[in-house]
Amino acid sequence: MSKHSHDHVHSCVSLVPIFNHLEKEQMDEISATAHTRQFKKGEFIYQPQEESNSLYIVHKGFVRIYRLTESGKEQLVRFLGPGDFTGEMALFRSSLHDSFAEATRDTSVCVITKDELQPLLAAYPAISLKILAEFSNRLEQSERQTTIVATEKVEIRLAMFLVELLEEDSNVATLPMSKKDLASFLGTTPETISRKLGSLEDRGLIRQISNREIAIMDADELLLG
Amino acid sequence: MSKHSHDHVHSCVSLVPIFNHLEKEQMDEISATAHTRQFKKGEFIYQPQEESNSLYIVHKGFVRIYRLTESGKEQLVRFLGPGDFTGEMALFRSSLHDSFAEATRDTSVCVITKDELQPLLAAYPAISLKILAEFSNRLEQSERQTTIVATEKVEIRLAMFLVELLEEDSNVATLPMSKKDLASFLGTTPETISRKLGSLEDRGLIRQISNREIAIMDADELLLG
DNA sequence: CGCTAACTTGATTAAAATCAATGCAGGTGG
DNA sequence: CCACCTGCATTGATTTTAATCAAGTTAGCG
Repeated sequence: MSKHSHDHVHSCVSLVPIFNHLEKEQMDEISATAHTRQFKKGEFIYQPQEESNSLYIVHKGFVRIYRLTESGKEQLVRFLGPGDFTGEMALFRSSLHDSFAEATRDTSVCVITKDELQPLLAAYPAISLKILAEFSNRLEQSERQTTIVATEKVEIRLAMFLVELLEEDSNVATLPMSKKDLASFLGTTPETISRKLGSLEDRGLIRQISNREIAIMDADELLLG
Repeated sequence: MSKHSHDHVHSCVSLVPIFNHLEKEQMDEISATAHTRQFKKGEFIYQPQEESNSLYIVHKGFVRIYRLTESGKEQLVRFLGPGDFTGEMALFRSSLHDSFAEATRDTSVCVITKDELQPLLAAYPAISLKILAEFSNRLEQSERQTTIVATEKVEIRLAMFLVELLEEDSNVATLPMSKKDLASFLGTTPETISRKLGSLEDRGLIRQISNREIAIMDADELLLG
């Protein structure tokens, strides 16, 4: 308790899955190196071409990660909430960012630079193992996302996304982002999202409660197409 | 030289990027734990639902990694040649495979089990860092692949794939897989691949030399669509 | 309260999947 | 070594899917 009162950085680091369950000594060492930065809605944590040398952990707020394709279209790659992190690519090989990280509302972020983290990784193998586990998850998820976009029709992609959003004991999915971003994430257009939701509602599979809330009436039927 | 003659396993491990540039002592320890397995064309290194507890490093031959979607279609996720590896997901969190790993010709593979590797990771942080770097690459590549599939038309996807295949000082791309698999990898059908290649050839941008070889006449124009 | 961006709806066009038929090549066994 | 067989590849016709273009409509925010 007394710790918390004079060290609010600690609370930031401790909510990150990567750093959970480490020994107290290690936690303190990490906390000492991490610092917090605030971003207002619309500000960028990083942009393409900037040098990439920090791990960013979302503490409060939301961050959307997107790229611009050659043809100028934007594609949402990931969407981060509290506890999620980004910038990890850069920690292990020097490179430039190739995407935008934009705060979608006022957001606070824990920052740990490459130079700060590397000694810790060398000293405490347990941290590396944690990060490896997290990477595995991310990689698997990314490959699954690729598969889905490559093989399923928009309606199925949308249905899968909605069902994944469901929380335990609830049939209401709350969209974490705008429908515009959702369209981009699913590799389609806002128009098509709008129409597909309409069609699903007509068939009684969902009900659109509000702009961001959708009740799932029949998850099984939904996933079958 | 004398090493090689009595320890062919060493040559297997040493060709993997992950394990390069480690100190001799560590290399020897890894080599001691790895063992080699042979697979004939069409045999599976692993299949979905099997427990996932080994790292597989391709030594000779080729392996295609693919999944079956709910709707029964197969999607090629990755294609491995010598030095590439798979199974890494499983090393850091227990789980079941969700994809097929099939040898596309007679193939030899180095195997290191989770139980064998974990102590090494704990003992030598440098190995974890290597693996982390490799994961970063893979993750970035996977996210880029998603972006491309989600935002670009088939013709552009195909063009990008071909151009990436080009070696230094050559304008001939050699396909590492069948066109059927290529179609699957790019999220389209063999028919469409066939037509797009025809169209690109008509426009003088490429020339189809043989089934597996394609000369790129104008890479810049190709990528513009 | 008004402005802007997000969203919706409709009409049209474009892209690619599907269906169907045939051609081709590489590997196998006689 | 040749002929066959099987899976791969091509080509054409058609249908399906979703993008694009064009107007509105709504909603949230200053």
